[in-house]
Formats: sequence, structure tokens, C-alpha cells
Amino acid sequence: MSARPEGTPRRLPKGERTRTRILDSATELFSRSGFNAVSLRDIAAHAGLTHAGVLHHFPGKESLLIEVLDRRDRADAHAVFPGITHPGTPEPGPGVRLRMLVELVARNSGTPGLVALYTKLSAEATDPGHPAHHYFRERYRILREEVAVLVEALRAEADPPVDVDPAVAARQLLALMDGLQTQWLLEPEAVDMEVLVCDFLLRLGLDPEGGARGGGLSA
Amino acid sequence: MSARPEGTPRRLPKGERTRTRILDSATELFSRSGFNAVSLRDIAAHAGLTHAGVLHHFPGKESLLIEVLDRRDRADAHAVFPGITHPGTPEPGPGVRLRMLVELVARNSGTPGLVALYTKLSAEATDPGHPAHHYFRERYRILREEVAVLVEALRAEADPPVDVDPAVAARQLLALMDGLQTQWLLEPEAVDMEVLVCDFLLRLGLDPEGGARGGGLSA
DNA sequence: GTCTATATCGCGATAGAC
DNA sequence: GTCTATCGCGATATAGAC
Repeated sequence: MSARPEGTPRRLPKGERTRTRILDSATELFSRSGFNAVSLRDIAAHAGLTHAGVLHHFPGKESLLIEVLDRRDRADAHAVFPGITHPGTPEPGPGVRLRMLVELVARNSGTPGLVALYTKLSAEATDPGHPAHHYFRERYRILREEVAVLVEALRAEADPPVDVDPAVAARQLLALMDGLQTQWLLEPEAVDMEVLVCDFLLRLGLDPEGGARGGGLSA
Repeated sequence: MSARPEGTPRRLPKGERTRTRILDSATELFSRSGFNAVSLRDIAAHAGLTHAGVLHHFPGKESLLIEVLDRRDRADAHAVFPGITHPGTPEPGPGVRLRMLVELVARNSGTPGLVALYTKLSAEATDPGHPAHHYFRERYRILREEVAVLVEALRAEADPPVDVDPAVAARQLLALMDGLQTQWLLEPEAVDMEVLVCDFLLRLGLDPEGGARGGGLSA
């Protein structure tokens, strides 16, 4: 609405640029050394200001972490569910999307640091007063909805019809993925998240390799 | 080995008694106000010493939390798997034990504070340097083993034989329970952990109401 | 007004005196 | 075994620079 005064040649407001600079610094330091090992003063120094300056742009250290993870989350969500970030985008077929979801699980195995941050934060955010509480409620709501739609689509086109409640399966699948991440972080070598998730999907009667089938463990 | 010197009439060493006193205070305060909201100085004051005195008995605040949860954990484990705490104890039948496991899930719904502490700690403990790391690795190892044995026993006595890998099912069941706790803490009114766990068990071909059966969602 | 720095607080944790 | 310093931390309020 308000017309911009004459003397502001920069394309981005200055505050927005330092905000991004802080976020970039936080992303790099958190990914390298974890959350607890990095102080606000470290991040501030890396971004070229004092720790109080950082706290002017972000209400606290946790909020900084939330925004770092949110950026990664948006990228992942866009890969599997284009409908979330770009509502009009035509989505690939349900079979392909299920395959992408499983691949996301496998891909997470490559970034244990970020998976650990996410797992820790989702647990802390169960506190209603936590700065990330609303964010995670929304995140689960959206993911649950998308996965339920996906399951319903696969259920409908199953040759021998499968007996699955999409809402129930969505909650179970998300819970399974979260719980497996904890076990995998504790024993990375002993847990193959992709195999365990696929086994569950097959048991639902959904084939993560292509379409849908009857049910059971293997062929 | 070392013989006790003459002047020690108390039945418990003094240090052991203050240790227990500190643990009791921590249990009460953590359960009432949560982990972050309670300081070491609060606990120390409640137990009648200074915060440095507490840190003489426990290496840190997290370790204090670990021991608090460990005491509750032992009680729960003894209820469902008597074999853990009392190796010689004859266990009830597998059907009964599965039912007890499901009841434990339902019972947890009554203590959201402790469930939240446990969820948060298990996430933090994925860090190999965390004081609770070893504890949680051991905990999952034992639980996985016990659940796998339980599944195997149920599988063997199933009338129409069920196609289940006990080790796979154990990991999945524990992951599901953990993940559902997070979702339940976020939306207590929207998640019925017992129903979702039972549905999964039925899908494995295990009947949490009594024996074992073919599989599927409902009767 | 927008942004950054200084000052202060209680916190968890450590070292050393008693 | 307990206490008295002391440290750096996250967080807040407030004052100063652009």
C-alpha cells in the first residue's frame, strides 16, 4: 500500500538481509556442531553482530532453530507434496508419490544431524508454551491430510480392494516414521528405516514399488 | 572388602539418604512443573541444601532426570515383563502380556507430564555424548528383545499361522508407540493411542483381546 | 521508527575452601 | 560432603546510533 520513499535503492530491506544472514549462519553452525554446542554468541559473531542483535530479529534460540528447520521442511514437502507449497500444481500419480515418500525416508539417512535436530525439537514442542508448538501442530495436520489423501487414492485403485482407514493409516505411518528415526539415531547401523516402513506399507496392502496389492509381508 | 570402621551406626550411609531425598524432591517438582521450569536451585532448596550440593551427588541436571525416569521405568517394566527385573519369575501367558502392554499404553494417557519428559529425553539422548545415551540404547535393546519374544510366542500359537518377523514387528511396534506419544502430546483429544496400537497389532495377525487370528482391521 | 549495543538477571556447571 | 565463589550461557530491559 504505502509508496516507497525515494531514497531506498536496495531491492531487499536491510533488516530482511541481516535476518537471512543470521539464518544462514545458524544453519551452517547447527548442521556442523548441533544445537546445544552452538551459542547465540557464536552465531552472532559468524553473522557479524552481537548476540543481542540476533535476539532483536528472533525471539530466542529455539525460534532460530525452528526457522532453520522450516526452510528444509519446505524443500522436502515441495518434493513429495507439490500441492502444499504450490496449490495449483498438478501432482504426480499416487503410486509415484508413495515412492517419493519412501525415498524421502531413505534420503533422511544421509543427514543425521538435521534428523536429530528435528526429532529433538518435535519432542520439546509438545509443550503448549513452546515457540514451535503451533508450527508442529500445523505440520502434522498438513502431513496427515496429505498422507490420508494419498492412501485413499491408492486404496481406490487397488485391484483386490484393501481394508484401510486412510486417517488411521496416516497417523500410524507418520508415527512409525518418527519413532524409527529415534531408534535409527540411537543405532544407525542396526536400523533400516526404509525397509521397516515398506514392510508396514505392504502390510496395509499398499505397494511402495508401484501400485497396490492384496497384503502380507512379501510376494 | 574394606571392613567398616567402628562408629557407623546408621543402616544406610548418610550420602545414600540425601541422594534419595534429592531424587524424591526432583520427582515431585519435575512431575508438577516439568523439566525446564524447575531449576537445580529449586530442587536443592526443596531437599534442604544448595545447588552445588546436589551436583555433588549427580553429575548434572539431565542425569537427575534420567534417574527419576528410570525408577518409573523399572516399575512399568516389572508390570509387563517380570522377567526383566526378576529373571527367575514365571511370566504370564503371551496373550495376557500383550494385553498388559496395550493397557500400559492406555495407562500412560493418565500421566502426560511424565510421558512428555520421557519423549523429550529419548530424543535428546540420541546424541552419543548425552548422559542418557547408553541408558536408552539398553532400554530399547531390552524392550525389543522382550517384545520380539512375545510376538514369536503369539505367532507360534496362532491358529491360521501368521506371517510376521518378530524382530521387525518389535521395532515397528516400539516406533509406533513412541511416535503416537508425540502426536498425542500435541493433540491429546484427537489421538487414541490404544486404538491405533491395537489396529496395528490386529494387522500383524495378533489379537490384543486374547489370542491370535488371521488379520485385517476389524472382526 | 528501525536497528544495535550495554547492563543485568538467573541459570547450569566447575574449582577450591572448610 | 557441603558450601562459597566464579564462569559462560540464554534471556530481558533499556539506552543509544542510524
